[in-house]
Amino acid sequence: MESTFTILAEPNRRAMLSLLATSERSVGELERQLRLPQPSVSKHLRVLREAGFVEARVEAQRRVYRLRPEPFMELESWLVPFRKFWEGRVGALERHLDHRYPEAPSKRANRAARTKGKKR
Amino acid sequence: MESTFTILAEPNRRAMLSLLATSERSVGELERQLRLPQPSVSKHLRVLREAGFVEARVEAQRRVYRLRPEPFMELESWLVPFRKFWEGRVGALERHLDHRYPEAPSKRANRAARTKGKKR
DNA sequence: CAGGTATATACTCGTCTTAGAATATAAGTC
DNA sequence: GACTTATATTCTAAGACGAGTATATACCTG
Repeated sequence: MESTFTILAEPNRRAMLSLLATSERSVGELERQLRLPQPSVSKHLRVLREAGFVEARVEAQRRVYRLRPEPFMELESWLVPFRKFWEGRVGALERHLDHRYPEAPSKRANRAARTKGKKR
Repeated sequence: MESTFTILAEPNRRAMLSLLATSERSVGELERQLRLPQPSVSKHLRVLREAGFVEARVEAQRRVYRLRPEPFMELESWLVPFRKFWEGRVGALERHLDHRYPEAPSKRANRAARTKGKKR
């Protein structure tokens, strides 16, 4: 049993989930929209299916995949204990993204000196 | 630049974050509470630091680490488009447990898929 | 049943990642 | 300055994972 985060670590899987968030889709639709080889799509879907992220409905030769809510709820639960750290800090995300995506990751905490006199 | 989810895919890193959600901690404290070798702790902290999950305060020879909110907000944002799938689905988990979803009808492909650590 | 479509699986290979051990850097103490 | 504590870095080997290719299975149509 792999963790929710392990599953989501794969970019193509996240892309598939995002597509499925819009509407359910067959394997072939995912294949075309993501421009991935079909075996890759099937393999990623298998991982997602076994982790409970998606389920498939059989329709003739097609398998139509749709999201299932449970892993997302699990993710949401995991996030709860951390929520207090950003509540009341609106705008922090934008600043963060500005720091991360353009240019080099500057060190925004350069106060190496100023060791507090904590004698012991 | 690694994705938020890649960072969180590592169980020890999640454990460290959970500990830090309680309060800030030095490397040595994390080392002892997680029972990990010190180089592992430092390396995971480096990953977390470079991804913006934590920042360190220098205190004598110690580095005291604490959480930063931005990556968590990013995670929260990612989750938003999926939220509609579980909102209004009170009891989705319970219904899921009662009522089995039909699986893909491959009757012979059902043999111990996903056993870890075989082959090779 | 033949042929086509749709999806799944098997296998190999290259890459990425982690643990582990050894070592390096830095700061505090005597 | 020598020693100790605290943390970081380097190197290597092993294992996990995804892409790619080939093939298998399932269903539909004529």
